[in-house]
Amino acid sequence: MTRPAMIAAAAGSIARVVVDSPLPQLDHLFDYAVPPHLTGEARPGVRVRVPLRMAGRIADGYLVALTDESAAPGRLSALDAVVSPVPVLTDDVWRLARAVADRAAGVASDVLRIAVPKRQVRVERAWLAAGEAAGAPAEVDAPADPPAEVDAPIRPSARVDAPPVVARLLQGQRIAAEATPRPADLPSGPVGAWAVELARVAAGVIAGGRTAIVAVPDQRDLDQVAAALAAGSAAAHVVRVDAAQSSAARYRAHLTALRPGPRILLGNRSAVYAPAPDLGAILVWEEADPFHREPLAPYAGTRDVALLRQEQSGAGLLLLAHARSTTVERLVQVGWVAGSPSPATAPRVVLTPDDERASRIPSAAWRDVARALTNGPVLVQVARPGDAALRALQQQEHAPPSERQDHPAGAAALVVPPVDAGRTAHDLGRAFPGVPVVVADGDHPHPTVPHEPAIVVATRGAEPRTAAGYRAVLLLDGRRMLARESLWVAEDCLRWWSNAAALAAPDAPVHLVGVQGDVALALATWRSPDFAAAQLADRRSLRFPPVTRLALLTGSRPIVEELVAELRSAGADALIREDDADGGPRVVMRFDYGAGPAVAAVAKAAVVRAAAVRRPPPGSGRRPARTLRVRFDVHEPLPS
DNA sequence: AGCACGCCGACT
DNA sequence: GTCGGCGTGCTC
Repeated sequence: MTRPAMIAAAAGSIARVVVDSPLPQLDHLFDYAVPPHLTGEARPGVRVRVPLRMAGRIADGYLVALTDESAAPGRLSALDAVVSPVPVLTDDVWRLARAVADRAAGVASDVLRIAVPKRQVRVERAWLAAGEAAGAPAEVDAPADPPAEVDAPIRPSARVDAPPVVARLLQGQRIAAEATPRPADLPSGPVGAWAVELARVAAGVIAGGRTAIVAVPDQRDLDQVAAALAAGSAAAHVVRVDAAQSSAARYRAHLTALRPGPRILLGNRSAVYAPAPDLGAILVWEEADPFHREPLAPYAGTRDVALLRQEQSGAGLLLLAHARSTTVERLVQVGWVAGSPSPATAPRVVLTPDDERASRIPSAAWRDVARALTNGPVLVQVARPGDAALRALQQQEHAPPSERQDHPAGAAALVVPPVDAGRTAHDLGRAFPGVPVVVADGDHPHPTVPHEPAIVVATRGAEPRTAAGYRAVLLLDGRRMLARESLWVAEDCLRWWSNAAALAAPDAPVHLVGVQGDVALALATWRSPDFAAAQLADRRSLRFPPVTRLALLTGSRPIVEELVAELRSAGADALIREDDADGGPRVVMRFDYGAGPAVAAVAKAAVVRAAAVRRPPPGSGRRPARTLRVRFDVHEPLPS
């Protein structure tokens, strides 16, 4: 007796479910019959529980669609339960998760774990109750505002004030722009002008009746944008979706974002996954910042997710930064993203003259610091003390610099004696007795300092802001920062220096101490796009990222070798082949963007195969070694 | 993961 | 004959 190939059923009585499991062999949709008692609640987007009979268990998942037909062989099992009536997974976020996973040979439910916050039963109950109390119809997919949030009317005049970039974003354009590099003073305190620019664009997007997602790398940046938004007319429309808030607040924000907007969804990297029924634009600040990189599989960072979401949704995309990264420059050169003209104003950068290369602080810098301290604070940027000191020692001990320079990254491993923030502070303090010294680093955070004479010594990324800007800026450990061995050192340094320089008052001197060459010149001329273009030209001749993509393969040797051969047929080549610390193979495959989908598909098939074969070794009771691991777009291709 | 099915060696 | 080892494959 043959079974019917298709099982037809009453309209919409079959549920397609994505199962919440990291197993790659379960990474597809499963069909379930919707039992009569669940037909009311079983709607797309809701959390469900489903039986996996072979696995003998009940699994969690999301109902992503209702259909009439199933291609699944045999009889369908029935949904076990609808966990909650709230459709927390919207169709566009589901499609985004699928695309993000596919791009990196990953599992969609891994992406969903990042995209959808954990359910909070109390929060949900209160939110649903508030929706009913507000007199909204009992529609679960469009409940009314909870009373706590006041939706102020949007001033029509905001449309007139909106910068021209807003109109382009609302047409679905992708734009890379450099932020104005100076401080801006708000009633609540100083922020970067970039934050005000982002806030203005976001306000323009909601004035156009659409929702804006604003993703920034860290809490300090989040606070600045929040302050800039609070100072504007759009304050009542802001919803924070950052992961730093409590689970309850995070879930409440998610529920709020599910309703039609317009609103501004402000958060860190996970904000690019926020549901937005009327998404108008995604705004990303500093896409190259390491905090935009996702540490969880499949490791897709804000920029790449935003690019996928832009493409799927047709929303606008704004990539804003003080300095253009090589990755964004590539997008501009291939014509995918439009580059905006550079800002009219630039910091006044002073380079160290040749005859003073050896001195720790050149005489001109001393003079400027002394002058600046008569009427305001001076910023002194130093490298991260522990990190840099340790690196210098490791390089001395383990690898002769001559060998290190042979690495394809080409970064010369300079060994510079460690100088820590404490000593710098001490020395400067002695040179200017009576002037207070403030040390700002990860352990001693200072978001802002008063605009009074003071020497502010800060590790990169921890620089405080000050009203009206610093009277002078010293970038001290430039050579040490450049000595880091990384494919991205030059642009990282340019970014760190640019961000510090942007804290200076207009016309205040910014001394880049002891650094010569292209990077120094790029800062001095404030032409990061040109520098990025030059870097990109080098990468093109080497066929290195971001001109190509990389995938790292590790695991048992035969399985890795088999995949290497398959990936060669898909258009990839092996850039690095070596053994890792445990003696296992470590292969970095390289491929063009065009080959990406094929490479990812082949890799995913291999991961599924390997997962099915993974077995405990006979006899021994210990767990089996993982047989294949694939990681796409590894940031540092060289082993550490 | 977790569980059923299936295809070869020693057994009441 | 059939009990049960664990290698292989599937989970709607």
